[in-house]
Amino acid sequence: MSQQETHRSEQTDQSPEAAAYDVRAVQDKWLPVWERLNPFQADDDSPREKKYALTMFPYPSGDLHMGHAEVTALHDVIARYWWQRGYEVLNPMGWDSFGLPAENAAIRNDEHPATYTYANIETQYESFKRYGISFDWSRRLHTSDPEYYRWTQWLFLKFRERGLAYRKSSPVNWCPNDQTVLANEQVVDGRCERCGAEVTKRELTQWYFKITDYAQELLDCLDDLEPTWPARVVTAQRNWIGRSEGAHVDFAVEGRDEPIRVFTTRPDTLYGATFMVVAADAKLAAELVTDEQRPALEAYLDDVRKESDIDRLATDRPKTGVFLGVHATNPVNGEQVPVWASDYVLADYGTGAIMAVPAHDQRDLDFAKAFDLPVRMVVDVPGEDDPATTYVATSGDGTYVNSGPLDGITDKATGIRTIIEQLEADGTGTGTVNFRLRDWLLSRQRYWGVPIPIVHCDACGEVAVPYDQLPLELPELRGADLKPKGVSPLAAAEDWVNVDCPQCGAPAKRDSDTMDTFVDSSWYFLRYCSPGYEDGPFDVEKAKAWMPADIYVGGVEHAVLHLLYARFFTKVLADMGMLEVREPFAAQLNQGIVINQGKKMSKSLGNGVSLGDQLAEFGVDAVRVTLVFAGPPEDDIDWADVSPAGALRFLQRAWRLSGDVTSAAGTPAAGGDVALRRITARTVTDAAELVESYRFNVMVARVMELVNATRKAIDTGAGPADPAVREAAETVAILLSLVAPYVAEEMWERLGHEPTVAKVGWPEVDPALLVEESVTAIVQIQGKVRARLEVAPDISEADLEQLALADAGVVKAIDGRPVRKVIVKAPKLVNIVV
RNA sequence: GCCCCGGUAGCCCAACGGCAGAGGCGAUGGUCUCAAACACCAUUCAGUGUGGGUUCGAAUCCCACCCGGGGCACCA
Repeated sequence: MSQQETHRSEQTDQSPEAAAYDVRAVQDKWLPVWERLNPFQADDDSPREKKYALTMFPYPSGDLHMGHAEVTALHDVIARYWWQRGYEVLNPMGWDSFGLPAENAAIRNDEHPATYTYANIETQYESFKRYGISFDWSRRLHTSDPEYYRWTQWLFLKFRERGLAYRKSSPVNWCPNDQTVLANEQVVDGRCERCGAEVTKRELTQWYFKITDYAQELLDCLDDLEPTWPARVVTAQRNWIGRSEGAHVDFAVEGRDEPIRVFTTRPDTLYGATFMVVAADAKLAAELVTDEQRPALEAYLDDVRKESDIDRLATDRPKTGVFLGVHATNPVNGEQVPVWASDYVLADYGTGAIMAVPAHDQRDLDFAKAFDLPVRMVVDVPGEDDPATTYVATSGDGTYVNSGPLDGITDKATGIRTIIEQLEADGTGTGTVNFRLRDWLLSRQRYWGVPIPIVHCDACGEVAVPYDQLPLELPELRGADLKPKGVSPLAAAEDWVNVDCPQCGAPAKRDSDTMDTFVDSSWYFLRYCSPGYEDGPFDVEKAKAWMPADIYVGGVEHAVLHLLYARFFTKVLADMGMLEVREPFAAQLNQGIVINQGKKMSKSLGNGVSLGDQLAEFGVDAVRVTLVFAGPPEDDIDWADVSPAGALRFLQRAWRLSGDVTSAAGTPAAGGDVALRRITARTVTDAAELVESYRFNVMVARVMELVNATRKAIDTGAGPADPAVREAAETVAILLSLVAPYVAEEMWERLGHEPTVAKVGWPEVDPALLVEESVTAIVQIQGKVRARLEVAPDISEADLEQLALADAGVVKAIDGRPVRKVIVKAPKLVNIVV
């Protein structure tokens, strides 16, 4: 902040002229009043229609920042609009309060993670209140409270009973820095989503949610969400789920009972399969390899393991691999094809093995070229040369050749259908669908999370902690005890981890992992419906009344994380009979981020903008107006492009109106200046439409217009006593209550009313005021404007055409040329073609 | 490589296929002031990334390309 600006605002505050708007005094004045009135507490039993406004709950790291300010300011426009429109609005807030930052802070400061967590929650809570968001604080929750995570554990056990939570040994993503495993969704470009460290693989036995059981439904329902969800989220989820249709095909191996099963999307090219490739790191490779070739495979695996995931992601690396020494039988033509192992085939997608058709898959062709394997074209694509000579694989439609019964078929769909029928008849394959989505790995080797309520008993195996013993609370650990060691810190808490088996009473051990914090956030929006409920995670009747959330405002970074998991939980709970809806969020709005000088704010760049400083200098309302007015909600806001000082000026202009009105409160507006009344009516009507289509920036612009028009009416028009001026000023206060609650409340009081303006209701509009007395019709010749006519709004097309053709300027512009065509769109336009 | 989203005055952004400008920022001039700040008034500026097409008429619809942002990517 420049010295000058700081100086200026101080002067404004201390100005002896009482006419100046004192930002701080107004905030201090209304906050306790609102606290007392508590206008935003949602009533479950209200007869009014219900709306559920949801925004992504924050993680309690430090105080609120610009990002929180933006998302909640945008969100609050909708919530407050709904209240004004007469809905009963549920607008809750809570904290996603388990997680690594608190744990890392605890290690640093030798304290308990709860200390950091709950201190920050209090700070953020106070900041939110001052920021004037219309949250219903009576529903506040924290996912780290035992009363909350008791139900997270309950849900885990219920999911397990349904076969949707299970343990398996598998290669998993491991973050060497945070010393914990990660879900697929938390690995971004081979790096840990949280800390950026390169992710490695480990073979571990871990807990998974069987989200893949819902892959098809998660995909199908996206069609219904498409109209009301951001396109990028829908696309991201579709890509992530990654459905492909194809076939499983079995290749028999001599001397082995089990055939090698492959997944392919192109079973129609089966006659061109000249070799097979198994993922080098899959168990299958080790099983298949001959003793002779085993040293070669192991040497290759050593090389592969040296490569990080980052290296593996490079698409242009040369193909490598090793022959396993065995052959398999192509089921359609009986050919013996060699089986290779390579790292370009992924162990955990499909079956971990592929049939290689080098002529029609570029990756297979590159491999064939590297190892001098045969290439056989089976689809003759018109206009493309034989891949065996060009080394460019073809994948389009063409005529099948060298393909037995397929020969002569000319389209892919028929080819695929025909070959699948044959495979199914022979018992060597089946049509199938494959998904890219993997099961959700939920175990974490860290302390500050929900303990997994399972006891491992030598005799009984996995035993669930009985429901009546929930919550299974965390042991008290702090400081150095929490240091990551590669196993959960809970494992070292001897008193906690050693228990008697709940089933047989023998000594046993608790599961020492905690749950991914995304489990906590997969159902918090349900808990808000009945936050104190003690007989289950939520009251089924209350959830029925409020769900689904009508709007969910939050960041797009959760496109395939939280938003996918929450959808999965909702579907499972629906199947459990606890929810009527199968989708949690009816509509969604993703806000952009606040940047500065073209770059993300960061400590290293030194371009951070402190929310606290901005609020201190310009006040809550001006900051909120700045964020809402900056542009469309989805766009990023560059703080260097916006002007909180300008927003404050606007608010002061608006506020001044309320002091200028001289008519008494309650004066009927009828009979007031019609021109101003029309502007007011039009603004109210448009504002509703603009809010409903999330064009909040335009809505603010329209309020600015109304303020300008009212100013003009007071100074040079109808005058301060005109009832239309009062109507306009009151409308400004109501519209501003969506964005600038303090100024709006202050205006409302100065206009002679009781608080709170936030719930006075949306202004009624006399439809007669929306009908224009006359409109300007434009007359174009060859699409160029040549004349303007003032006409009645209900003028007929014939009359308008006649009027236009008779206009002196038009006659002159036509200049005697013959009129070939006249397009009339009454009452606004006439286009004459000559 | 494939798929989304966007490109409009000096800047941020508006504009049912119909007058390119709603609003703001900035700049300039004026009123007020001893002067300045604040406030108020006024003025200022683009033909919509490029090239085609559809249309009576295109910022808007279609095609290609360029630029910026994002998603997916050795997924068989």
